[in-house]
Amino acid sequence: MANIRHALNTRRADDFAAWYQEVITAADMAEESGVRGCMVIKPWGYGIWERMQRLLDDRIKATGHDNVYFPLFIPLGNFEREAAHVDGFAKEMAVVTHHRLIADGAGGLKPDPEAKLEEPLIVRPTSETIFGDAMARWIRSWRDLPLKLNQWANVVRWEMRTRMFLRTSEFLWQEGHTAHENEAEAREHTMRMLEVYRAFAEEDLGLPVIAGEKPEHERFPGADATYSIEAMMQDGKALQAGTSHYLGTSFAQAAGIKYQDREGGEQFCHTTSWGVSTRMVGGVIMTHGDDDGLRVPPQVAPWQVVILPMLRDNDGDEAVLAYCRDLAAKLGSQSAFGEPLRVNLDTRPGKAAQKRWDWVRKGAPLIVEIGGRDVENAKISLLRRDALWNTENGKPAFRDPSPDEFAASAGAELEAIQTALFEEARARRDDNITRGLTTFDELRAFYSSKDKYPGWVEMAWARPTGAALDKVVEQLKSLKLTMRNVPLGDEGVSGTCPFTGEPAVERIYIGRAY
RNA sequence: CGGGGAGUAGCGCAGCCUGGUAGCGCAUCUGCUUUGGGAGCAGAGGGUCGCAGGUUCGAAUCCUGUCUCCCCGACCA
Repeated sequence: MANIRHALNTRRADDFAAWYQEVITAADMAEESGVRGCMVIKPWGYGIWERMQRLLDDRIKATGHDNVYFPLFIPLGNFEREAAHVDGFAKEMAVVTHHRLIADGAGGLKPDPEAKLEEPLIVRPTSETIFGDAMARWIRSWRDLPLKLNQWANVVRWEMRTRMFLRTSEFLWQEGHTAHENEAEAREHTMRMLEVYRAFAEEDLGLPVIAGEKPEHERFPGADATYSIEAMMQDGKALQAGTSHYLGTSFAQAAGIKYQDREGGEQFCHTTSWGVSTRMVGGVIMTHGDDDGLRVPPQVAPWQVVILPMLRDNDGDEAVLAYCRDLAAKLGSQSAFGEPLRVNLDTRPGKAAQKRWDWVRKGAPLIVEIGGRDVENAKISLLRRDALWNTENGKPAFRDPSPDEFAASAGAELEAIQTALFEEARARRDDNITRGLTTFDELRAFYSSKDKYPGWVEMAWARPTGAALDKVVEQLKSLKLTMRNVPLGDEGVSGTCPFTGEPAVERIYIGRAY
């Protein structure tokens, strides 16, 4: 194993949190904004988010939803109606109280006391209540059901501790809201959207996830059941990457979402909601990033192939550029994942070697360098970002196919990279799930024996509720552990619950979490 | 929100204790050299030292307040 000179200063193994920060800076994805917990998402980071939006939006449309847009501001009175919901969110709310500024007498501005709002507006932390309000107006009879809506929006939650992409005060997301005739249909839809998220995470983002039900104490405020997809980051911590909620009739009762059934009777709708946010971008970084920066899964890479001409400021440059343009044109008629390849011919001035490392840090899947000798030999110099190094000599692992060979295989190679990233992450995830612990003492011993990257533990438990559950939560908290979820399709569990001593009824994943 | 640390050029940092004209490395720009791989030499540009007060003849430096970021904790669909 030769010494490799990596493109980042911080190694994942040395300081994972610092590494994460450095990737975001080095890949030029986002920066601090000066407002607590809010970030500026820069072109490369936003480009990845745009790809996520497109792919997920297609999946949401394909399951029969229409997009809508609801206001940023929610009247306080509207928000107050669902008690559990209020309990969950009241602590972290941005509130608008004035509508005008006046001079403060010291050269600055202040809210005009004369312009105080009669009823404060809250900035949406999520939109169940305002959707509920509209649904109550829009739904008359069973013929209006199911009503399946989605919106792409920003939301604000006044977080105490923020991290770029993972937990920001303002974030971007989609939130789906649906209304159904009965519990069975609504529950089925909740599960269907969870499956949409699983497929999106695994197929489009290469994030292996476990889909399952959150324990009672981790439910969305106001929900009857909350399901999540949980992804394991490279430091062994869990990231809740998406949630889907069956809301029962609680929001329907609060907002008056009723319909006339087939017999002419009046019924409350059963509603669902589900969301995925820019937190997913953080998940991609912490799953696929390496010591040279980000590695973007080809499905969501703004540019899948970057071509870097090696220019010499001499007469040969035009031939090199023409050769590059020709290659870009060839690639442009190829496709991957059923879409045309996204190819960037980077003709910005500057040394090719410098630009190469920029694109390595950004994580473009395929990087092509072309110099005079490539033109002469009818070759290209190809770097595959997910297999960057020749570990024997410690140098970048260049390959040299012909332009035609490359053009013909690029689509398939991108699809192979997508698979490789997923398989790498899945193998790591599977290696870091420990089974067979049967007591709390064993659990404690396991987590105290590993100070770094202990991963998750899968245990069989009795699904306690209420005070018994609270006690388990406290026990786990003493080890800095949380319950992630109860995987779907769980059957045939035997043994005794390590927490309650009662017969176990299902499996649950336990780990440290973001 | 509690405890700790930090904020000085695009990035990373020194200077602060002991107040006296703003520094270093990388990056950037110019020139020359080099030319199949993260180049060399020379020169140059770039900073209201987070912000606001205060002490002082004089503040990056001392004091007070405040904002933002990082770590730990509490909290967290």
